[in-house]
Amino acid sequence: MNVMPAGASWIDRFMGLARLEPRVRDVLTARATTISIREGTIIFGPGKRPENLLLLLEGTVRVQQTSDTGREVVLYRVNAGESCVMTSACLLAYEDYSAEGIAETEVEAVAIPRSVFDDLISQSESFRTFVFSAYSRRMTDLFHVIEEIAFRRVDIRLAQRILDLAKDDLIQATHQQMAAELGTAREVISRQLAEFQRRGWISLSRGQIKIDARGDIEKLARSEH
Amino acid sequence: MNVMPAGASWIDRFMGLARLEPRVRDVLTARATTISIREGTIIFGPGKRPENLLLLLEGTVRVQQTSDTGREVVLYRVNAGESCVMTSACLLAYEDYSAEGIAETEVEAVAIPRSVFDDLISQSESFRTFVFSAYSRRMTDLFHVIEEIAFRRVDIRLAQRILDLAKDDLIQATHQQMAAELGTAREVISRQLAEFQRRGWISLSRGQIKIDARGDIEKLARSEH
DNA sequence: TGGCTTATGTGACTACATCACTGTCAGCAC
DNA sequence: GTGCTGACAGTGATGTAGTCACATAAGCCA
Repeated sequence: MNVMPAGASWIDRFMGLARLEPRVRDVLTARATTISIREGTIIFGPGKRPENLLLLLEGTVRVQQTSDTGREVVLYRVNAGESCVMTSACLLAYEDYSAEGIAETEVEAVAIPRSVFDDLISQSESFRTFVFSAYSRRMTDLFHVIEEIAFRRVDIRLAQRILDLAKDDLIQATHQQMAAELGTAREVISRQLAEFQRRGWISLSRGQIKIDARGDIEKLARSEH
Repeated sequence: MNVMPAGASWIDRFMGLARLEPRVRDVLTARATTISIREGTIIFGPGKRPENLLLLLEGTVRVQQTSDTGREVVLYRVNAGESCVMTSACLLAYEDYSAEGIAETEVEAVAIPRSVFDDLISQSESFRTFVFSAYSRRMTDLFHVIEEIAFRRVDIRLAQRILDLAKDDLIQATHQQMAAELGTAREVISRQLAEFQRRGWISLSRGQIKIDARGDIEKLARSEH
């Protein structure tokens, strides 16, 4: 999985870096290091500042908000081929965030130290575009989250999330975790899932959800109101 | 209001630019222009890309999201002394946004063209910090919006918003507009406001809300649950 | 003054959140 | 195996918020 063809570089896995100036490309290759992060590691969060900008090669980072009352919402996920803008925000702007980023799986990432990041930003127009695009992308994600939470019914959102999370028609998650995905309460999820099961769309068992009728779930997920 | 003491510059109105290198400061002074924007002007939005990064000197810009079903939520406001990061995002990352920015009042702003912005970003560390801090700030604002919408009761949020919007204990806004502030429905606001009035906290009349008992509203706004 | 538009009020109903439980399952100690 | 324990899931009752379909009312201006 970490074996690459001769001459290739991890840089090619990032669309936004494809047009990087050759000189800058060399700097990046030389001064950035690849790191592994164990599943469950908190990458950033209240009081936990990262030392590097991370570009994900493998795995996913879940970014979530925990309210003071203990309830949670998943804000977005950073996937392989994307950069974790919150780490750059942490690096550059000395504010603290209520949100936290957690390695949802084992993560392989390129770590770019602050000094290198600074050099790249100042020297490379295409690197700047890469970074700002990543910010824009996340802002847009957050706009969507707000719209969904404010205006969309939970059965529709749950159907969408089930489809997103299903690997091979199976989701390993408790009702509590699914509730955190949508920012709602566990009981609400339990009742909705029970209804989906009653309709024959899914099968429930302790800690997992199996999809039986993907088509029907997709139909609900696509429905308007 | 636009008269400045000799030797002073608009730059001094931006905390984040206070430590700007003198050379960069001169570039900015020379190449940026001050513009006026009429109240109600759409500064950016779906299909409306700005040509400049804006730094607000006077007035406020309201950034809001309109869903396809026609409902609205106010995401945040950009005030005097702040930069409108969405304009920089629009400049640099060619994506389009569902959110739009509207001049809520007459606005005075410094307009920085894309080319100048690019030069500043590459040449000045403190300008970079300024820009990235602005992004961070807005991300944090959005996190708060999500938390409030997902977990906070509307009576509490309404009380908070009334206090925020009140100039001189008076708000000029329809119930529909207040509903858009919180991303809820007009009827909900009507009923909540009627209840506040019944308690003697406010007086309602067509298109306006007058605060009669600020202390009581503050008490509700501060309450937990 | 009447007619128009926009703003607000209201009842009935559905959806979602909260509370306070009960029941159930898996792993572990013994 | 039996029984404990903690995490997970089911459920009814009740409160809060959103939706729908209207009825009123308030300002504008011809």
